[in-house]
Amino acid sequence: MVTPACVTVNMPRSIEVTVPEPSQEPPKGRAPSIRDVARVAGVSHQTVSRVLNHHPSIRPETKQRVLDVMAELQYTPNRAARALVTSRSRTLGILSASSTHYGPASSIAAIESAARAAGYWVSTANIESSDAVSIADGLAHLRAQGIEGLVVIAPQMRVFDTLAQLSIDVPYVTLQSTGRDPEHTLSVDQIAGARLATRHLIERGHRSIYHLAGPQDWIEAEARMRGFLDEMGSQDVPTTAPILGDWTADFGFYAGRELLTVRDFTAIFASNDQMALGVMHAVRDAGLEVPRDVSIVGFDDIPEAAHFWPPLTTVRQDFAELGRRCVALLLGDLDDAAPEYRGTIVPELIVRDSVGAPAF
Amino acid sequence: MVTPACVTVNMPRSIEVTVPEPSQEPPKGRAPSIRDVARVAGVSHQTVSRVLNHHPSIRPETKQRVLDVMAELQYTPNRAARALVTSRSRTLGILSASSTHYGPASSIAAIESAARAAGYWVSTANIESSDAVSIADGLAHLRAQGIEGLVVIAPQMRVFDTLAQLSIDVPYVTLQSTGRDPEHTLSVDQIAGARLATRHLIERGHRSIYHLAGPQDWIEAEARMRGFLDEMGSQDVPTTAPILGDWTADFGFYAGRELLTVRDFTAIFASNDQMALGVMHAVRDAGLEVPRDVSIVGFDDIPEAAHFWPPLTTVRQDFAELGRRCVALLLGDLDDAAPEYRGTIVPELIVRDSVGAPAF
DNA sequence: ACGCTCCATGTGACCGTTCACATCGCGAGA
DNA sequence: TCTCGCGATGTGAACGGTCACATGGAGCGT
Repeated sequence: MVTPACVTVNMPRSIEVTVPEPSQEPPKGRAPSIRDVARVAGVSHQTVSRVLNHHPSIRPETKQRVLDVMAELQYTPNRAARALVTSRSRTLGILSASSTHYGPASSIAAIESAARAAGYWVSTANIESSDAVSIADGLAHLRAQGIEGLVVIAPQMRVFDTLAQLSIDVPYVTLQSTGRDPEHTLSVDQIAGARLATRHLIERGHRSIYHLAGPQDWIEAEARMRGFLDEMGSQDVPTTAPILGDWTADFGFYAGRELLTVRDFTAIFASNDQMALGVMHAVRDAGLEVPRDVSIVGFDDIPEAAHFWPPLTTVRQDFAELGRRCVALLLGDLDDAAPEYRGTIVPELIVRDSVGAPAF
Repeated sequence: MVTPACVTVNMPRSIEVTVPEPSQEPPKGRAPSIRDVARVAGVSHQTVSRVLNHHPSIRPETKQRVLDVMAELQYTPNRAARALVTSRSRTLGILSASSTHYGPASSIAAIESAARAAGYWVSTANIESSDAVSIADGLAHLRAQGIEGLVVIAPQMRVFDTLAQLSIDVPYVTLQSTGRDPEHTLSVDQIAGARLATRHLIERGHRSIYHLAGPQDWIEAEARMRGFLDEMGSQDVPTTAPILGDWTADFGFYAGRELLTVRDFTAIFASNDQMALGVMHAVRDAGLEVPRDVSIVGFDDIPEAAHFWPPLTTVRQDFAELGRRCVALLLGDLDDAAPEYRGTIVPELIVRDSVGAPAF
């Protein structure tokens, strides 16, 4: 009989590692330190430190001996001690809103992975709302941690402004900024993506296209809206005012339902896949069909989008790549790295089945 | 003209805080320390430390003076120094697989939030695959951080076993364990949830029900499968072997397509919403309809599920609550806290439109 | 053969906290 | 009045690393 799945807590038997006490000099209750290793290896603590830091001038033989003792004693460097003296925490902070969404979550995972590969730790702080207090709180939390770099995945204007006021004293990256500092800019061209989506609709013959945008405050939302308007303008298609949403499928649904009471459009470009999903739901609820009656394009290409009904035409963003470049930028690897890293991440249009010719 | 949305890096003008130098004794280049505060406030460093730690026997007047100086100097305690001497990092580690999924991401966010409220930091390590090496790597990374508690959101048997071998020396919680340690167990009854879903299908008249399970190794998958089999058995419905999937919508799609070539069933219970989505896609691709021809139930209730076509009947899990209880357990708050915390989190059946009467 | 440089290593101080213990009044019980 | 206890504060030593500097040979040009 299998017991129910559950959460289990295991308490350690004791805080100190119960080393099998292999040879001499058991560490006196505490975890072994650099000096314990030194004593056993018959060298000075400094030599051990040098081994730890890959100092060039250490005899291979000595190095090996120290390494062996380290293994034997199960020595682990004390990060706090190191951080104290070097005043470097080797920790990156992530300030993130909506970390449960696919995009941010993907970027976070990529950031963590890249940071770890570079020997850095990652500490997160989620902000529930984007008011100044939440932001300041989250930031203070990370700051108290002594972070060396900050990634802000809460791409709202307000956050950006608050950040500026708070006079951050560490290098930081915001995923989607207003581009105020072109010198340190690595473009992720949301505008191009939105134009791609819009052009696709126009090319298929649509002339009455609504844009379901993200929240007013969000930089991504603004950029996608901009791309939409730009493309519509350059193709001389009359535009209607975008509808400001909140990224959720729920909103897409209600907005779609509202829109359909008038039905003066043939296509909708939603600023993310969730809202697109909601719209499609509303369309079907109204007894209509996608793409026969209404064409729809999303943004992000979440993994589920390929299985929506119909499979959603959308714009793919490489969130993971974004995360990786973030870290690269923060750690300054870019200064002498391949220049293409500084180039633009170009979103890609993924054509599926949610766009057709206009019904009228 | 709005510039393109982009990633911006801001470099601090200088590492040290450029304090406006309000009164006396500018900190000599470094960030102000406890002794700087002490000097300006005219007390000993120890008194400052006591203020920091809310020691009871400090004269209110003295305390206030110290507090004022702290504010004036923009003093921030040095976490590394504190961690060094107390050998407490006040950091919780999260070892997580599939952190881009809705469930884990929600739990992580809740954990972070609860931890922060308790004055703890959270550090994450994602493991890409669940092989022993990845796990050991991730764990070593967190361990090197000096974490005081560990949450494992990679509920695979293998991870659990590897963990056991690695002889963790900190308290840890695994979200979904095998329940080997009933003493410290807080049930999240996946089995009950799966039974709920299965019973719902049976009550609607279904007798040929397939179960699209998660990966073999996953504890959640196992529990849900167990619940499915238990319920089927207790209702005397003949069972077929569950199909082992990988949680993705893609898998659901292909499995569904495969299954439909025979079509000896009227309902499918998928172990998560993504797979359910994939199955629904396959059903429609075969020219059939949900729930007219095939009924489907999912698991998790991701926010999008309400807008699938048709809206998905599923089992809701309170991921956030799970995260909160995790932290509560880890921090030991539970020992004297309200007992209902130790109770079971009961999943809830959310009935929507993906289940109907069987077609034959 | 002498001094110079460089390699391999050792010595002691220091990073910013907390901890253990000492000190100094002051009010209360004898 | 004396001492005991405790409240409020100070003193110096850890904690476990790294840094700056010192030391003692080996190699080498002159």
